[in-house]
Formats: sequence, structure tokens, C-alpha cells
Amino acid sequence: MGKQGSNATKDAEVIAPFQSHVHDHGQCVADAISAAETRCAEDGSSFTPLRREVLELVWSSHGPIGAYELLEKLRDSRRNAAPPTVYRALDFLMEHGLIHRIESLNAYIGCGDPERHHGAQFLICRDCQSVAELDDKAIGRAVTRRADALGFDVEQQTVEVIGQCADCSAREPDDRK
Amino acid sequence: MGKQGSNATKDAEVIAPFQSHVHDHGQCVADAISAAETRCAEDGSSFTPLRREVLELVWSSHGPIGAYELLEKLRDSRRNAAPPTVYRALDFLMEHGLIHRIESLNAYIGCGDPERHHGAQFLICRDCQSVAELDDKAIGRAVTRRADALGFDVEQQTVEVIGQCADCSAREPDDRK
DNA sequence: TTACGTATGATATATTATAACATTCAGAGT
DNA sequence: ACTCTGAATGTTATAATATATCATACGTAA
Ligand SMILES: [Zn+2]
Ligand SMILES: [Zn+2]
Ligand SMILES: [Zn+2]
Ligand SMILES: [Zn+2]
Repeated sequence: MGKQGSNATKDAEVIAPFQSHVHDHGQCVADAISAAETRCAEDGSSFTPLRREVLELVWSSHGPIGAYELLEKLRDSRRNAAPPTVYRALDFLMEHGLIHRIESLNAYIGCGDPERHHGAQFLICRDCQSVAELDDKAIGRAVTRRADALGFDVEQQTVEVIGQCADCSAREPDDRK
Repeated sequence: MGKQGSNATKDAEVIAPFQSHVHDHGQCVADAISAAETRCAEDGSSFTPLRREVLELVWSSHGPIGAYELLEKLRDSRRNAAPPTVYRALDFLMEHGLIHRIESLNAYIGCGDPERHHGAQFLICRDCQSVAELDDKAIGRAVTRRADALGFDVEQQTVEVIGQCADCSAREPDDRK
């Protein structure tokens, strides 16, 4: 599998880095679809044409994308797609770990390592909207340690960090105090 | 200031614990309003009757509450309140660190320590909807450490943890796998 | 064949949030 | 006192996001 600059296999902590501006986009999408097929086959779940198409659209944006933006694109091929069409597909893809929802953006993004169950944290650039997906054990542990101390049983962590990515800092030195 | 079981002053890491079912609710609200007055006086910002009333309503729920639920309650005293009425007040209260927004619930909650700027993490019980507000340095550091390594400049962290609080685990032993 | 479950189609509506323009009002400067 | 200004609020409309509900299609197991 290509893995296009992702170091998911060698160091799971960074699942998907900020995408450089030049990379083989088609390959990204193809890899994601292929991984999804594998995952769904294992799960015994049905990766239908509609679900595949929605996943392709999520990946083709290669960044967070909203449900209604997906709906518009989906309508290129399915004239009468409606909100439930896309929300159902998104639900399926989330349940099977193929995409993640970014709560603070009301948007969805392809998972960089769908074959492995994992926690996820996101670094979101406020300028270029690119996103890095992490599975930082130290972050996860810090959360569960504190939760344990309070007798809280963690089921799901949402960690979303807004800021400025390295490329954008370099491009525009950033004068805010 | 009462601080009703909060240990904000002695150990800043837990800003607001899960509220026990019996506590002096009126005192909670009064403390919050009083802290808000202090904070706004320092900021030179105007803590108007409307803003005060919305903050009281946020606190009186003593848990996360949605904008439209606030709007309904607000209408008891202001018959023609409209969405912008409450959203503007919420924006003000957030800008001044008096409330936080819980992204994963589209809801708002009073800040347990408005006099101190702080990062915030939330533990949210899926059963009783109670919320603990933390300012866990270890979590914050774990995030910034990883971000630094990637050259990412952190501006804002959203950490929201869904799970089951101690009281609810005790009450219902929880059989999910 | 029938019955059933899963997926999708289709329509309507709920929920959350913002845009845009009008009005009020208090304080600063004249 | 007059006027200007900026902040706050009032008012109406609409955008953006998400779900409820019922109908239809289709593969498959009894
Ligand atoms: Zn992932
Ligand atoms: Zn950037
Ligand atoms: Zn707080
Ligand atoms: Zn609970």
C-alpha cells in the first residue's frame, strides 16, 4: 500500500500528517478505498456503491468536508440524492472507522488508518484548513489517567486542536500577540 | 466565595467536579454571577442585565444547555427574545471566559473558574449528562508537546471525553462489553 | 413462494446558527 | 442643550446542519 508519506505503519502516533501541497491525490483515494474494502470484508459489512462513492468524495477533498458539500458533489452522479442519503453513508463510514467527524467544524474527514482501531486527535490549521490525524498515546493516557482518578469510565475522546501549521507559519510569520 | 465543593483554588486541575445531587444551587449561581461581575469589571466590559440573565440561566441548569433551550427560558422574562438575543449573549460570555461551549453537544456550560484564564477539558457523562471541567496540565502538555514536534502552533484545544461518571457506574453496573 | 432484513428513495421537518437592518441609549465633545 | 458616536439590543428573515418517517427495491433464507 502506498501510504504516500504517511508513517502510519512505522510510527502509529502520527496517522496522517499535514498533506504537502504536491502529492499523488488519486493514489490517496485509491489507497483509502482499498483499505475500506479490506476493513468491510473483515467486518462482514457491505461496502455498497453509494458508500464507496461517498468515501471517495470525502477523500477527494483531502481535508474536512461538510455533509451538504458532499451532497452537492454526490448529486453529480446521483441526481436525487437527499440529506439522508449522505448522512446514512457518513454514519456507516464512521461506525466502521473509515472516517472521523470533526466536531468543531461540523465536518468529516477520511481516517488515515482504518485497518486499526485507534483513538484520534486532530490538529487543524485555521489558515489552510489542513488537518493532521494523530494517535498520540501520551495524550490518550493523560486523559484516561485523570478520568480514572475521578472514577470516570472513558468511552470516547474528542481532541481537536486549532492553530497554525508549520507551512502557514513559515508563509506568514504571524504577528498576533 | 463559596466554591461549593469545587477545589479550584487548592488544585486547579479539577475546575468543576461532577455536581453531587445535593448542593446549594442558588449559591452556585450567585457565586458565578459574582465572579462574572469581577471579571467584567477587570476587563472593562459591560455586564448588562441581559447578559447577566443569560449567565444565570446557563448556571441554573448546572449542566450543558442548548441555545434554544436558553431562549425558551429567557422568554419567561423577555417575551420577544429571538435567537440573536441569546447567541449574542453567549458570544459575549464566551469571549470573556464566563462560559464554555461543548462542541460535541452543541451546548454551553458555565465556567467553573472564570477569574483565571485556563485551558479546559470536559468529562461528560452519557447517562446523567453531568460534566466535570478540568484544567489538566498533563493533558495540555501532551498536546503541545506533540504539536511542537510537528511545528504546529496551538491556539485552542478542544478536549471532550464521553463516558460514564462514577455515580452512574455505581448505580448501574454497566454491562456493555 | 413468502417472509424478512438491509439498503435506498422520497418527503417533510427539526435543530442550530447567522445575516442584515432598525432602534435605543449612554457618554464624549461641542 | 445639541449632536455625534459606538455599543447593545430589537426585529425579521434565512442559512446550515441533521433527523424522522414512510415508501420502495432487492437479495436471500425458510
Ligand atoms: Zn483515524
Ligand atoms: Zn496551514
Ligand atoms: Zn472554564
Ligand atoms: Zn453520570
